[in-house]
Amino acid sequence: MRARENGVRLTPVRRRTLEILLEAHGALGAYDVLERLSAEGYGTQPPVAYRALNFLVENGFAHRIQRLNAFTACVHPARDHRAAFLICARCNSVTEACADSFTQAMIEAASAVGFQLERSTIEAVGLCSACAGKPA
Amino acid sequence: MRARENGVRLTPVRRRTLEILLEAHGALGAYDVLERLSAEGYGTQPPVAYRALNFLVENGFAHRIQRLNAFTACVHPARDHRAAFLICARCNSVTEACADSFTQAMIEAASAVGFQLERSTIEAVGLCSACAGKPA
DNA sequence: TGTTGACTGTTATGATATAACGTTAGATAG
DNA sequence: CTATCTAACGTTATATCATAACAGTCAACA
Repeated sequence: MRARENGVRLTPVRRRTLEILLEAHGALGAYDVLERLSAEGYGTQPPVAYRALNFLVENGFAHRIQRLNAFTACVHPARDHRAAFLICARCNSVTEACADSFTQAMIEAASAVGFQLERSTIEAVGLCSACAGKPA
Repeated sequence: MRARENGVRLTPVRRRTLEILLEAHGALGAYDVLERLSAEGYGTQPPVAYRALNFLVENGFAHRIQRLNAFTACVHPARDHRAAFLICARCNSVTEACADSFTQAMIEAASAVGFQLERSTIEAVGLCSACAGKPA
């Protein structure tokens, strides 16, 4: 496991936090996660949730969705990858897509203006297939 | 002017807010803007800044940078365009680049999973040319 | 078995953002 | 010109998101 390599562990709170994200269909706010954790006997204060979530993000188990101030489990936890998120403007559901093809184009475009790209997040807003079918 | 078309005006606060963004080299937080506005005799409370900033964003004069919880003047206010932001991890400077080429690729990739793309924001983190030269 | 470092939990606070309400002022129909 | 309408403004109050700092726990290991 990736976590172990750095002398770092997937502890109960962290594991449970990941499960909570996986059970949710869509992204969860840190305080939503905290509510569930504290109901199950873990700590009750914000840092408990933020620490677990940050751990998951740093170790590739989850992503942070800036636009929603929320977190979502990663669908490809094993591979190192560039992700793109499709956020439904109506129902806030989040679909993770693989963005390797266009991030390569971005890296080249960035280096044209002298910018060394490290990480990139693509967050796109639109309508998911479910909501696109419904009337406004 | 675009704003006029919708029965809506570029009032003094709004104009001044835009100037403040233009004068800043890089993105400003809403409270930074508010500080300047209130020092100049405009309102002193957060909604004053948020309303002006939201107006500018909705009318294409500025962009919101989610990752920084900040706002920046748009470099192509006239044209309808897709923007990509290159954010320096060291100095937080923001470079706006045109992303029309890869957003087209994104729109196609999204529609492959049934997603109708409306708007998209690309926020990439890396090192700007100035910081890339310096030692860590 | 004493030290170390990762982890957990807490208190307290900071930073970001919006709801709701009353007032002001420019546009326009009568 | 004046009544009315609505965009915009400013305020109070509060909601929401996030982190600093510190004390205690526990497993690993010299």
